[in-house]
Amino acid sequence: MDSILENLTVPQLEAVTHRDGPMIVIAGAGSGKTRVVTRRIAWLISQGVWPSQILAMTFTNKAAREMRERVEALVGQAPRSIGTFHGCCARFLRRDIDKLDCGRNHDFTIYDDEEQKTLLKQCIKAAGKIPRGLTPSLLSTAISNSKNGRKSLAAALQDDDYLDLLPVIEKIAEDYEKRLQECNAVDFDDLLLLTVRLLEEVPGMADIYHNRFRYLLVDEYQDTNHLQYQLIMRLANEEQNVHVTGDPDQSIYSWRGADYHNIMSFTQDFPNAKLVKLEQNYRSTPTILNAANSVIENNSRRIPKELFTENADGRLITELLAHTDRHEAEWIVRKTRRLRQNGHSWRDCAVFYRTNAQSRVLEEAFVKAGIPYQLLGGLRFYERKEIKDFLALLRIKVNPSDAVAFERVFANFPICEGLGGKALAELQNAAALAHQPVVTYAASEAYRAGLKGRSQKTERLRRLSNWLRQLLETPATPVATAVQEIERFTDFMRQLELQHGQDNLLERRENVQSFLERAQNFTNDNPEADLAAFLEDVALVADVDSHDPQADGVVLMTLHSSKGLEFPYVFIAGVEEGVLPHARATARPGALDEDLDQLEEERRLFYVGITRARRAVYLSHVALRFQYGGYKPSSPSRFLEEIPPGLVRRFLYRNGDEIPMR
DNA sequence: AAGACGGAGGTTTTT
DNA sequence: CCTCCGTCTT
Repeated sequence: MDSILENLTVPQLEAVTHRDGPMIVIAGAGSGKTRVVTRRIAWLISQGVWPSQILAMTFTNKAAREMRERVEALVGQAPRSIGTFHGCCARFLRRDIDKLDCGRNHDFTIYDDEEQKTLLKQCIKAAGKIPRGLTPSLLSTAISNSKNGRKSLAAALQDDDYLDLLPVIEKIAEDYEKRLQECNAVDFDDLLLLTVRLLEEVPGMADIYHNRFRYLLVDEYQDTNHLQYQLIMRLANEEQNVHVTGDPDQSIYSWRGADYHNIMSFTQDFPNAKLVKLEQNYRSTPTILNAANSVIENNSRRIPKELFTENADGRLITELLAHTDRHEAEWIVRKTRRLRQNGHSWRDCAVFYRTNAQSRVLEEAFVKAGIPYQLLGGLRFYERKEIKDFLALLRIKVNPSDAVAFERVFANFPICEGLGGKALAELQNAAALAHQPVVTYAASEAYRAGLKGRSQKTERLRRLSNWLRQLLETPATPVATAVQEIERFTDFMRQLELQHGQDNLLERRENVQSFLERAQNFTNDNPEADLAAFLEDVALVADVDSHDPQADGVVLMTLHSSKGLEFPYVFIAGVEEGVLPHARATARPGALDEDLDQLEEERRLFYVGITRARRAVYLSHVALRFQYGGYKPSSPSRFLEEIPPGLVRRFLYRNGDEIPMR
């Protein structure tokens, strides 16, 4: 109990010990937000609230894990319902989706973006002649906006260019929903949407959840979209113990539907809400904070907030102009080496950039200098082709209606060589006629009996059918055994070679090996769990956070990924017009309001980057940036002018020397 | 059914 | 400039 309330400032204490009724904590960067949330959960438990009555939702698995671990450390136990929005919703749906009329059952599969696009491509194809420009990604954005905003497709398609295509788009979207249902699958947005519908449409359901969860905590509230907002509103009971935490100045995901107005209007949604502002920063030097404050003040429509610190004064911010991006990278390399010589670790340095494309020059420079680095972002483990192929096997086993996974198997496994689109279509039609899931049908005795003759194609289909039968007959538990067994009988490792040749063979083998280990770890942690649970873990929970704080290396990542982290030394590369702010956020005459919103989001991104730094910030920009195959002139970002000149030392980098500029 | 060619586009991506 | 699609060819 003592430790729960130890070392807290007055506003922090106020937030931690707020018992009943709604509360919003506006927590500035580095103000100890996580500490407050975890202490509050611990405090509630210490006050006699049952852990099972607490539901805490975050955006990332990392945040959820951290929260759980810290609560456990404080009170020896933690609520089971600490998780991501999507993870919590998936759990609710596994339990209750059968009660909702939505065409799925509790064995549903979760489709990621790639699978969603695959399905959409099929819908586009089925729709026949489609005007050019109606791409899967445009459609997925429209469908996602429509679900996230709970509005019609017409309303979701802000882009007038495509409004005349509305009937076609609606038709495709309808087809997409139909196919999802046929596959017994949901997309990421559906996890939230169907949960909200569950609460709205199934009589008595809302009451059950209201009784179950008496305390609701939401992290990063500024990043919630309308659907998440509705979820929170439907989950809140008459006690209104809704506690949200966030920082509107760190809202950087509006392009994904996040609406920071949710946090701005919380006190209107809950007029008796308690408002706590955490403005004392424990992370950065006053120099860094002053710079950050000055920048963010240029945004309109803010909740006024001024971060302050009692930390000692620090170094001035370094601004550097280099000739090209190669020189910029070279300078960053030199700076990190110097810091290392002065007794810091490589991992004390982080380099942020606006776009992933910028990472390449930086990587090359670090490789050339022989300095270790960790690159974050890029392809995630479970998005690798060989892993997705293997996962497809597991998925058709768990959910034989999963047509997308089946098509993946069909297209990628050597056993299906010589069988193409036509054979697949025939199989699918026959399965539909037999009213059976395609995989069940293809693996059935009846199907094999119907295969007459000895033609090459028939032999291939027979072989495939037996192979599928074997897959379905493999015992599904324990998970690790099932996964190993499937790897063995499909000879997956060895087939890798035949499939894609020698390219990166070693890496691909390691990935599969690592996947088998993950399955083993999962089984050790959850001995009772079945394959379906493992697949859900893979789809939602098992993010490999590639940022390993143990490993020593300079950390490279986008500004977006840097949110929530901190480093002693922060470099931001490419602080230029067109890069930061990004060209897409500035250009375009007309539509002024939207442009302003986008520009302000870019500014928040810059703000997030600066406030990651504990001791020093280095901002660099170049005269010529290599882009689209040529050097293009680049000018300093307008954001640089927003930092008071007294806080900055400016240098020109030439021939390996820093030349002071006035 | 698999390889070759041409054109368009080229941010950020918690789940 | 390079990569990703979609289409066309064998």
